[in-house]
Amino acid sequence: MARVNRLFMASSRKARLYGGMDAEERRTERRLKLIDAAIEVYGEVGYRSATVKAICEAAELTERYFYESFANSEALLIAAYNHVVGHLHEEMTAAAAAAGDDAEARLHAALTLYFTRLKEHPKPARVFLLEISGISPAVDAVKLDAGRVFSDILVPPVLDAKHGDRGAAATLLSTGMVGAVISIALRWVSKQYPQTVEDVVAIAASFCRVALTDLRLR
Amino acid sequence: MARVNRLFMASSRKARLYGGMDAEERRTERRLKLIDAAIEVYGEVGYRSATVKAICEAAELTERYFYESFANSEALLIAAYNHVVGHLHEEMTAAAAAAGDDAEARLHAALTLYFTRLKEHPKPARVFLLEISGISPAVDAVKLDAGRVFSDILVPPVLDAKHGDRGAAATLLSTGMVGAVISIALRWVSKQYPQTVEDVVAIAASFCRVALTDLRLR
DNA sequence: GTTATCTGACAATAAGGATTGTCAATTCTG
DNA sequence: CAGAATTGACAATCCTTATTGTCAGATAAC
Repeated sequence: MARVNRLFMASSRKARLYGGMDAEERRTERRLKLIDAAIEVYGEVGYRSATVKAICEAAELTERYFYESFANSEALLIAAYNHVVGHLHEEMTAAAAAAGDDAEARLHAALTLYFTRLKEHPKPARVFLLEISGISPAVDAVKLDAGRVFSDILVPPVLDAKHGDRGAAATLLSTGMVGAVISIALRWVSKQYPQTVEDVVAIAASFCRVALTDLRLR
Repeated sequence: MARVNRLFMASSRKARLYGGMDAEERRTERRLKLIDAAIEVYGEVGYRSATVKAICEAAELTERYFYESFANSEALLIAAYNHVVGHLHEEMTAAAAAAGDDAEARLHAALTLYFTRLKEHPKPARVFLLEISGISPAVDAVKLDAGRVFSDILVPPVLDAKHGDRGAAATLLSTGMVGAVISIALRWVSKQYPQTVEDVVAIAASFCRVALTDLRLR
């Protein structure tokens, strides 16, 4: 337990260095290596067949460090998912913001970024499009939340929470929109990108437009 | 091996009867019981935690009969999926046909049937909405095919295969449409049907309309 | 250089479930 | 009824992987 060390340290003294890194830095570095390795391995063989051992080998670490950072495989899946998706969502948000105020332009920008990244990184793509379904309630919850965020980026929630009564219907619209975009993405990826990013974005956008206009009319 | 018996039979002689049933009848009956039990158990605990033993108990059969009808758990999942979805698709097709020639009316009829059944049978719903993702390439293929059928029912393929060049884009439209409908269904089911069937159908229909009109414009 | 800490390799353990095999009881055929 | 086929219960085996534990060697601090 690293905690024991703390007892001997004044509040801000650093732990012993290894490889120039403090104990906590080393730990987070290992954690990151595990997440990267997990994405790699999931991309190769899928989450279900990805063993702890295989991931550790890919990360050039031993099992011990797996359990140092994660309680179990599922925790790593969630961490990997959040890692990839969190970053992607940040970028999408930024892209949307950079596109100005026009809803249509923002939508186009966010989707373009989404599909561009998807094409650039096929393996992470697999993690967050496919591997994440139906593993466990905890994982489903994570996915659900990511979907909500995704939706809010594409079509900022003007009415979502406000119109209590209509809120539920709005949720279904968002859900449908995200489902359409993700399904399109999944197919596009698994067929190895037969269309240009532009073309796919155009198709995805038409589904988003449904949600956009329907939400306004309500 | 039941085959050995055949050697002693003239071409059409029946096998020994048990419980009034011929060997093959008994076998198919057991197969069906296993499929029903599987749907039940998947609905309770999910495919991943559904053990062969539990399914056999639910079917009131022993493991031996599991392996008589299925090579492994995955085979049973596929059979259960096809069983449920095949039936559903038949009904949807019939409903669409009964609704006449108007595309909009047919769409409405098919969707109404879909969501109605979904509400009537929560457990099968779980099997074919959720459990089926990312198990294995074989299972994914089955799902993909079901999606195609589903799409063809909702929006009959006027242009799909014909316009070779545009075919790929049409596929993405269908994919998006089915993805939207299924995502909506999934959410609706998991929130325990907060809206009326009518309302959900209306929302789902608006996504289908995108595909419908876009496919015509191409 | 000595000592405490950290690391890597790997053994040991544990657990869960699939798949196969055995055998006695049951049900049919003649 | 006698004999063969069929069934049900359940044990035995086999595998796979997660998880924990051990230990010798490497690394940094003093």
